[in-house]
Amino acid sequence: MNWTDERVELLRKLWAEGLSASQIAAQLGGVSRNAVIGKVHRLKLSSRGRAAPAQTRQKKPKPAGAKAPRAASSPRSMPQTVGATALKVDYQSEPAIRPSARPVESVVVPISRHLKLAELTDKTCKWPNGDPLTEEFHFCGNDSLDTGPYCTYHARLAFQPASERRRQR
DNA sequence: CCCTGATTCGC
DNA sequence: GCGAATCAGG
Repeated sequence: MNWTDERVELLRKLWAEGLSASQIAAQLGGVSRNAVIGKVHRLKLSSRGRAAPAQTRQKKPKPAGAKAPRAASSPRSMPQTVGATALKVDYQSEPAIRPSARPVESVVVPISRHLKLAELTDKTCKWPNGDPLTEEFHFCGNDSLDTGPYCTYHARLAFQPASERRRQR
């Protein structure tokens, strides 16, 4: 994956919206969170608008000389970025369900992370999209840390009285 | 152990 | 310029 203008633009947007690097990587697809962070720094937008965290960071002394064949002997098991790599699923069909043009409290319409069942955690939205019998099937997978089994958007759909739901369409 | 961003540096 | 490996921390 290369950083096309579109992808960079999306990166800027999502970063400005406060999404984490791994979430952005997931939505962009094809890149790791490290790649996103690296790009963010190269674009010089790490401060996210507000004053820089200015974390007191010390220098990292690196063992001089040796090239540390880390790949060979490292006991590291899996790539750190489960998020991004796990999400290289197809990206096309978003649920036809969209909120009506009602501007209620602005609920961000999620771009589903297209997770497979095995990729869900207790922090990801479990709203199913698509026909379970097709390859298109996936779960929303967006953050649901504080909203139970669904992200804020799908929680609204899931727990809405049928009457409300109908009126909205 | 899960996650976050920050940094370094071989490519 | 890119991003994995690593670091430092929540």
